[in-house]
Parts: sequence; structure tokens; C-alpha cells
Amino acid sequence: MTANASTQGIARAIAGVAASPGTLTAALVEEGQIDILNMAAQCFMARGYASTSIDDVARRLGSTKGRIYHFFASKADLFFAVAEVGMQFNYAAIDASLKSEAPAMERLRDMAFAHCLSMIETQPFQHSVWQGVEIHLRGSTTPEQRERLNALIETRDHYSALFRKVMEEARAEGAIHYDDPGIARQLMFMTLNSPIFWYKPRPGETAEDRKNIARQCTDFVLAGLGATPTA
Amino acid sequence: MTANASTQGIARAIAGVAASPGTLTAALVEEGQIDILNMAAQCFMARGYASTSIDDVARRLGSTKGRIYHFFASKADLFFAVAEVGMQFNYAAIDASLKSEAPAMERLRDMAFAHCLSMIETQPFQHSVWQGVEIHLRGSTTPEQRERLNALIETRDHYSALFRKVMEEARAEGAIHYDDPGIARQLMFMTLNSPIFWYKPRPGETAEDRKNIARQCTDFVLAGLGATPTA
DNA sequence: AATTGAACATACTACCGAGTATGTTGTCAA
DNA sequence: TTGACAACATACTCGGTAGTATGTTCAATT
Repeated sequence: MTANASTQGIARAIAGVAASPGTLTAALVEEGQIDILNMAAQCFMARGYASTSIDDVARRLGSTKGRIYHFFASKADLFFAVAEVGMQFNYAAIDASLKSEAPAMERLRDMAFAHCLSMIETQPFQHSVWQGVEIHLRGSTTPEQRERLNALIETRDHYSALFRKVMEEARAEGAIHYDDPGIARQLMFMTLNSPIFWYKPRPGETAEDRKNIARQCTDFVLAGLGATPTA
Repeated sequence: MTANASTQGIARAIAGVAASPGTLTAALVEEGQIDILNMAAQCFMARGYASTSIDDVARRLGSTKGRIYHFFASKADLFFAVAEVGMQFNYAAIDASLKSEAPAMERLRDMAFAHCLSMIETQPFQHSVWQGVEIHLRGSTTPEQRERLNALIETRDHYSALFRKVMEEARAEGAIHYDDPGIARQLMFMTLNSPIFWYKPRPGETAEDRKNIARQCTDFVLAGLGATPTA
């Protein structure tokens, strides 16, 4: 419960989603796990999954292994929990604009913006999601983790399909144009996801500053997709 | 010297650069190291640096540790050698368009295309370069590796600056427009680099197919930077 | 033919890290 | 007050991996 300054932002983000109408996190994240998930996400981002030891996470928590293994069965279990929370952040982020009745182009813009902002504001979790996808794209895992990993990828694919649908609608409306849909989607996500890698919170940074970054990424993507610039 | 089908492409790429006028690879890569570097690059891409054991590389080589440690002092040494070769591929790729006298916009297009194509055709090496940058952005390494890692980052920064210069020229010419130059460069490189992650060689694929992918990425980037579409 | 050294293979050590087994503390119910 | 259980901490085991020490082969000198 005692969150120091460096963890406060993420703890707030988790609390925000947990407080949202969705029942997703309520089922997954219990009280005693929040701090562990936050610190684990930071470790996984800082050193990568393979290089992060459970002792690293425990050290950042100011406690020992015992606490972690009390709540999580294994290192992989902890990792997947982090990644799944990350995906839930994303669903929560695009939820409103997804339900919108606006034209496809406007929905696409809003979803892209919300997604990108989620990358920035829940960066450590998103970095873990990324690593999970990377591990999957290769294919070197044990059968136990396989199942859990496949579930994560399935979630990710479903999420991706939401964007795909809106993209196709916007394309049908003539608002954007691209050659290969698969490549276009890859490039869009890579651009929107890129803050995962290069974003660093500045001291004194405001929420508006972060929105500004997300806006630039979104503009870049829409222009890249051949959208006519808005006024 | 006996390269099987799966390694032939990369071996050809190394031979191509080694045969080029530049003296870069001649100094770095010796005969007995080529196969090792190729297999190491593949392993690092497949499992990541941390998860790759020297025995993994040896197994892929069809030999044992002894061979690797005969040429490379440590695992880190091998990794940096791979990454440095990767950077040399990139310099070689953009060399021609860099020296061009054409307008900045045209040079930028050529460089972006060449860079992207290099990502595709030397993918495993570029993936290692990426990992090196990632490790650096965090900052958890031993002092010995630090020096070597800093050298790699310096090379990478210098390479990035080449693009920065041309981008600014093109911007001054009014050919492109963007808000924050740093973000614009990040988004450009992320898009051009993205094949590192999602490209997979298809059976029966031609060099033209790869060029087509690079072209789509380049078009996306230039459009993202606000360039007026060419005829 | 003997020597030398490069290019490996084999056999080992030392350590680190995941997972476990067990102890300790506090709290709450009965 | 006393179990009883949750929430940890402590102290171990044990497998994997980087690195080393030492053999072995072969080809080129001399």
C-alpha cells in the first residue's frame, strides 16, 4: 500500500482501471498483487524478462522471494499476469471511442490516439506485452507456458482485429488508402507502440504533454495511411 | 564454408559487404568467424541475447563451445561483433544515396528505402543491433561491456545523424513538415526498422518482393512526414 | 620426420537463479 | 487464549550456463 513516488503513476493507473465499470481487473488483480505487478513490470521493462530475476523484483519491492511466490506460482505466471493487465489497460483505453457512432475515420483517429496514450501511461506493462508477443513470434517455450501465451496472443489478435475493422471501414469510405492491409496494420501499430521504447517521463511533465506526444504519433500514422489532413 | 539453405542468404550478404570497396568488414570479420556470426545472429534473434546460450549457438553450428571461444573472448564479445557487423551493413546500404547530389527529399527517400531493405535482408544482425540499443537505454551492464556498448551506440547515433541532416534539409526545402524533430525521427526509424520484428521470408520470395515491402514502408514514412505524394 | 601452432573438441568448475521447504509474525474468529 | 490461517521471511536444493583447462587433429613449415 505504501507506494513511493516512482511507482505512484502506475499504481494510479491500475486503480483507475479497477475503479472503471469493467469487471476485468476486479477478477484478476487482488489487493496484495498490485505492488508486485507494478514492480515486476518495471523490472521486465528495465532488464527484459529473461534477465530479470525474481530476486530483482523482490529487491525493488523491498521484500523477498517469499512474498512473490505466495501470490504467483512461477516467474512465467507473474509475467503473464503483468502482460494481461497491460492488455486490459488497452481495452479500457479504447472502449469509449470503439462504441462511438462517428464516421470510421474519426473512430480510427480516436482509437489510435487512445491506444498510443495507453502505451505511454502504462509503459512498463505494455513493454511486457511486447515481450510476450516477441517470445511467441519465435516459438521457444515450454508446453505449460504455451497455453497461457497463446491466450495472450489471442487477446492481442482480437484487440488488433478491432482496429482492422475500423481501418477497413475508413478505407471503404475513401478516407485512407494503403496497399497491403497486413503491412499497413503492422506499420500503424509499430508507430503507435513506439513510445514503449523511447518514451521517458520528464520531471514536471503534465498529462497534456503526454497527449501531445500521442497526438503526434497519431497524426504521423494517419498521414502515413494517406488520410487527407484535417483543418 | 559449407552453408546450408537457411543460412545462405545471410552468408551472401556478408560476402557482399566484404567484397565492397569499404575496408570495414575486412578488418573485423575473418574467415573462420563468418559462420559463427551468422548462427549467433540467428540465435540472438530467435531467443534474445539473454536467453541464448553459447551452447545454443554451437549446436546451430554443428560444433561445440570450443570453436566459439577460440574466436571470441566472451558471449558479450560475440554479441557486439554481431551488432557491429549489422551497423556496417547499414552504412554500406545507404552509402550510394548518401553521396548523391540529388535534392534532399530524393536523398531521404533513397536512404530510407535502402535502410529499410537492409533491415529486411540482414534481419538477424539488425535484431541484435536493436537489442544492443535496448540494453543501453536501460543501463544495466557491467563496466567492461559498457565501453564496447557505448561504442556501438556512438556508431548508431552517428548513423542516425546522417538521416537527421537530410531530414532537416528536406524540411528547409519545404518538402516535409513535422512538429518535434526528435519524435519525427523516432517514428521514422521505428517504421523503417519494423520489418526486423514482423518480416518473415516467404518460400519462393524474390528480391523484388523484398523491395516492395521496403517501398511500402518508405511511402508510409514519407507520407507520415507530410510529404506531398509523388506521381 | 619432427615441430609447431591454428582450429577445434572434451571435460571440468563455479556461480547464479528458479523453485521449495520450512520458519515466523500478526490477525481474526470462536 | 488459542488455534488457524494469511502473509510473508529464511534457508536451502538443484539444474543450467559462462568460462576454463586441457586434450586432439591436421596442415604447413623446416
